[in-house]
Amino acid sequence: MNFNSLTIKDIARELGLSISTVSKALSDSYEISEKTKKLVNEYAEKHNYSPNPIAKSLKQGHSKSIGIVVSTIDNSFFSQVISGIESVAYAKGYNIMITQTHESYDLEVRNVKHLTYRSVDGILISLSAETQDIEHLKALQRKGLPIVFFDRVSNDLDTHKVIADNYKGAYDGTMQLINSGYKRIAHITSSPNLSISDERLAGYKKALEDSRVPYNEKYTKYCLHGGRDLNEIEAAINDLLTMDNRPDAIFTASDRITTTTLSLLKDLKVKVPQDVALLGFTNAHLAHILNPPLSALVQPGFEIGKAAMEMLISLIESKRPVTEFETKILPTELFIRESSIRPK
Amino acid sequence: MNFNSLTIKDIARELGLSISTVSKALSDSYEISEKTKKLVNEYAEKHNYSPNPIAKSLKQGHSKSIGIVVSTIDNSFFSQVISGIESVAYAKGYNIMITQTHESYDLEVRNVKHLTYRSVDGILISLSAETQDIEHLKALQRKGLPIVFFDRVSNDLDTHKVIADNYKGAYDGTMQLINSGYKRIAHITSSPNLSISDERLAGYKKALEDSRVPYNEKYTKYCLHGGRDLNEIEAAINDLLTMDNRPDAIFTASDRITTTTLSLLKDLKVKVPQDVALLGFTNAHLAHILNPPLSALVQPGFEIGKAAMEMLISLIESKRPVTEFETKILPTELFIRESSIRPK
DNA sequence: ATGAAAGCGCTAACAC
DNA sequence: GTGTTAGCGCTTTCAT
Repeated sequence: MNFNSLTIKDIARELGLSISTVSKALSDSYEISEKTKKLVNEYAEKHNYSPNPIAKSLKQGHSKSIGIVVSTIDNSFFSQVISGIESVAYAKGYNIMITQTHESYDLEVRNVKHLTYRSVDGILISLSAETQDIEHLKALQRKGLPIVFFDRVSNDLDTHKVIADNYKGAYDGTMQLINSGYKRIAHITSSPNLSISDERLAGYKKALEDSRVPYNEKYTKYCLHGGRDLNEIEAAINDLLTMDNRPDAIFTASDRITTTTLSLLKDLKVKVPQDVALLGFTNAHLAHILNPPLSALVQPGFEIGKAAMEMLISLIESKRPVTEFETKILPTELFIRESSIRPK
Repeated sequence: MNFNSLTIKDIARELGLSISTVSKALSDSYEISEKTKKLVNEYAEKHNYSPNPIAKSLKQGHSKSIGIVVSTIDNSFFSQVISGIESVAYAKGYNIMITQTHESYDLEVRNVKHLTYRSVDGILISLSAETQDIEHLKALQRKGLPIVFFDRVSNDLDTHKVIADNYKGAYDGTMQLINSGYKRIAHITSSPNLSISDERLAGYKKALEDSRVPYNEKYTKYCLHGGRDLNEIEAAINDLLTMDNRPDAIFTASDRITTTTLSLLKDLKVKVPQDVALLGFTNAHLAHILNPPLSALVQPGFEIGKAAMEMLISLIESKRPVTEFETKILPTELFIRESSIRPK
């Protein structure tokens, strides 16, 4: 498995030096003469030596690599977050490893475990839809593992967090529908376990309240699998479309739910926005060329990733245990397009 | 960094046993009495012991984890491939680590290196658009690292490969345009470094040839950054649209290029398919709800991932060095939609 | 300025 | 059936 078969030991033997001298020469220690350093480094260079970081981290206790846990990478929002993370990670000399939970609690536990096993220095995580208990993370934090939450966070763990302004985003989106003349606004959202679901629901409710539109509980539909399960969304839409006083607009609270809803409405020959308007959270870069162009609440994915990684590094590199934590809230952006504009 | 602070040594001390007895008990060795095993395992259980796999792999020489290198995860095709990989990896007890190159050769080298450093047992890779030299992979293979190529492969390395039937896909797609009545079919593709570009270009040419449509070199445009650079695509489209004998259809050869082309044509108020038809490779799950619905050549991403992982495992678990390699070619699927159908 | 030796957590050959 | 010991590749006291 060591695919860089040349070890420090080999070099020592070849050069007639001791292992420790070679090690020190390689790390440019002041104890070693320039001559020896040169000798060693040239030999290493020539024979393409590279240290085995596994052995190194076993000894040193850090690996300059961090782990990312997201529900799925097949989602522009998370891709953008990851790009943001990479941008600061690479600049600071960290490598990253990405894993997905597919909204499964078990996979989340497994991936977190695996990452710590592979000795990451810290973890950046957005919780899975299934996750309710985060003891697996708490235990790690207690042992000193730096963890930063982004997007889907938990109140049960005190640490740095970065989220979009989901409350205000949902408020703005709902307001746009109301201002456009819609009154019976349904809300399709992910699992109630998720912090983002709460925040978005609250923003939606507040917009209704501020507009004196009564909140109708029947208009809120949960998709426990965060949009991964087509049937759930289909059922939600069917419910909404067949109820008395059927909604004239839908406000969707997650990326996949938003685009899938449009797709399903199309299958059902329900015209958007003539029959039902649609506006929702999505970072899909195709939103503007969909039919109809889709009104979208866009989260600053790249910035969220950047901020989260910066916070993680500050935790990792902090000399003393950090006890003061911060929650960073970044603004969303609303793009108003045809799908939520009431036809004259 | 060891966030599972309890070590085998601690257990040994607590239980008044030797380190090796504990180690053996934990791995259920026949040498150890049931009584001791029970004692040790119960203690381990109770105190939440989990072995440090870093130390383990340092010793054992394998880690039951593999690395994936793709150009970008923000692409349904790669997401699907990764899901396919995961499906077999998890079933076989392997963990995976995902990295992206963003089409950069340097990042590719860096990521491959990092993965081997983190001691993966094998690598699954789709080359970056920039990559021309694959010495970094050859050296690793020589040292015994199992590598399987998928999607973007190289002839310079003899190993297992899994690709879509790009030649036939491109042939079918081009034929569809021709059968639909288009004659001046342009081709926008990625970097000529990429195997997929070659294969798709060849299929395109063959379809023209079989239909007695002369091949016009000016109709083929390369985007060196594989669609990541908007300006490149924009320039290509501008060139095509302003030339004498301007094309009446465009056949695009990569996911991002396909959707971006549609988006740019829309910006330019060029009607699809009235002014220019469009058909291309893409696994975007929104293709059918775009405006117009997009004709798409879809690759079997999940199956490609599955096959690649199976091949990688066979390499990893092979008792003797493997010298006979296989290239698996999986069929693409063509979805004919409005964007490539000539209006009456 | 250089080297010997211990140790990171674990496994495995080899005693006892 | 259990323990001793060496060693994976590297860093780091502590000698010399």
